[in-house]
Amino acid sequence: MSEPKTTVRELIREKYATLTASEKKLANALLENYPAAGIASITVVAQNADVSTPTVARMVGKLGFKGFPQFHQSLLSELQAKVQGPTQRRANWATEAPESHLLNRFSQAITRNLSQTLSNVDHDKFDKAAGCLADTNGRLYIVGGRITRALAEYAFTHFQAIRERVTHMTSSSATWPHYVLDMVKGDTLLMFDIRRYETNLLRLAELAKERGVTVIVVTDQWASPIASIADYTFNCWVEIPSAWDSNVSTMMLLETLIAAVQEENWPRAKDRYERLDEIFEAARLFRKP
Amino acid sequence: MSEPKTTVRELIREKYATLTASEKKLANALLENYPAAGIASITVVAQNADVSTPTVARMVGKLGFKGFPQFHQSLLSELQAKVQGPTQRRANWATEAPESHLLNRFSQAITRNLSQTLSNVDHDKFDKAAGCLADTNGRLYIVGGRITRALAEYAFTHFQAIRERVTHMTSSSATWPHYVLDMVKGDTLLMFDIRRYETNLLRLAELAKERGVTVIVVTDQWASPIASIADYTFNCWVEIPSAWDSNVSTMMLLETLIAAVQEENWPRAKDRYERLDEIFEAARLFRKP
DNA sequence: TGTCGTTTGTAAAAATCTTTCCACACACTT
DNA sequence: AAGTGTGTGGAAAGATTTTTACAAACGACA
Repeated sequence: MSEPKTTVRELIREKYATLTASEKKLANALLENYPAAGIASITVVAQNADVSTPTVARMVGKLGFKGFPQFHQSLLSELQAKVQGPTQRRANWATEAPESHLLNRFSQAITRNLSQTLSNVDHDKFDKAAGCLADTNGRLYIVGGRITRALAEYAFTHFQAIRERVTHMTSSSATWPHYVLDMVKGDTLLMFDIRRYETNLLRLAELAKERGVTVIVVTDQWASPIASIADYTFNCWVEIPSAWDSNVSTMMLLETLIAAVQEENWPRAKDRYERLDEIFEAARLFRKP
Repeated sequence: MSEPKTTVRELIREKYATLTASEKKLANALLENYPAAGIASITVVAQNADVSTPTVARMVGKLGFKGFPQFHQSLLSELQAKVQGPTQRRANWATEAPESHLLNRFSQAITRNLSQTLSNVDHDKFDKAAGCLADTNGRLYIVGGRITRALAEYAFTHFQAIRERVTHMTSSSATWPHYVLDMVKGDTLLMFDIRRYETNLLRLAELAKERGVTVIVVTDQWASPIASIADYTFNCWVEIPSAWDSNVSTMMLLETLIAAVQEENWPRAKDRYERLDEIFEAARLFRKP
């Protein structure tokens, strides 16, 4: 089909900036459950998005439709086109972009990586590792390599929010001895080491291990040498059509670990979150409005 | 759903014998163009089948529906089920862990987020934004918020590897004026702003915009206020069963952007990668084995 | 050919959905 | 602290859709 073919979805995105607060709410509800959320009477659509009928009518107007029925009809045709369309669009992933577009090639690779990563996690070890990360009797050290420094930082930001006694070992290895000096049995060291494995990190792991520290390493599918001495190893699939490696799956694993720790420490973590929010709020008030 | 799972089509076939002449005419029209012919107002359906409205109403009653709206709804659900059909179900990449295990709950949420994010990227805008990020005539500034600082850093590490003239604006907003001072038209500002949106970032965006800088913002599904002044906005779905937001989809989008820029700048980017590797290799040799 | 039962469509009534109007609420300015 | 403007939802008015009522048309059978 060579039509200009603007879908309602595109229309919403296009005008999104010009929408008001509750219109955005509606837009999100629509996009979230598209197009189902839009195919109903205006009253129902409004209710499901938790806005008033006029808001729906107004937004539909803004999108360029003459009235709700027209909008409704438009969604309906889209739905129908989809059904009759040439061999159902591939999965959910396909955006409206052509098959060969980078977005699609990428999403495919990433999907594969996530799937591989997940099916290679031993959930028993996962739980145990989460237990170590949650244990506040010991100190938690976090360290990453050149590229994974960002992940280490992300981990630090979150772990700091949900538990005490967390240390981010900066990536400058010159400072590491200071930290190692204080490591004792019962502490945990969370390491990120993705290929182009770094010798420094291996040395660090060895030193930590000598002191009875529990070592958890998040690495790639080929496994960093650290894996052979670590207590817990997690392999993340990282290949993408590119010169470098993807860290999406690593990020997912990390977030899941954080969530697990949060759950384990719940009442305390919650308390910390709330206090943290309060402090940020207070800090914000220092600034002039 | 309490439906006995019969499609309207089957229902029609089943009762076909008991239908009167003009009802059969209607039934045929319906089956001929199913389900489209049924999805419209009763008047239109009647007209298309060349029968009267009451005939439609009567037949719908015979099929066991309480009224035309119910019949209409039923067809709609069928249509929708067809669209989402096999797609949704297959996304079950469970590990061996039980359904309810955090790993699985998480993977499901994240899958959803990725899918939503992808289907809401406008690939045209994506390409254009990538173009800006690749343009080395202007300088590229990168900045993140409290949580997204890690992403900004990740972005910086990679962009620095594939192009010149990249600046990471540290998250301490006190230093921002220095950077803003040097911003000129043609520069690009890549911002990350996930909810708990930060006023600082908005101000920064405004200042940058005043200077003619192209602003690209990566935000969440609810859209940071920056979105309304930014040149390019990308919405990432971030909700997970947790007290905080996931950045997996954000990471994916970021990586895809990086890959796009890399592709655009290919020969040069490749060269930089190689030289960078050499330098790292050389640095490694300084250390004793 | 007339009567009866059934089927069918017209048209009016009822129900529902959509739009419009207006007042209130909130934020931002003076 | 009052004023202005925008955004929002309640509720009535307007439009459309659905249902119902009823009478004309048709065909079967006596």
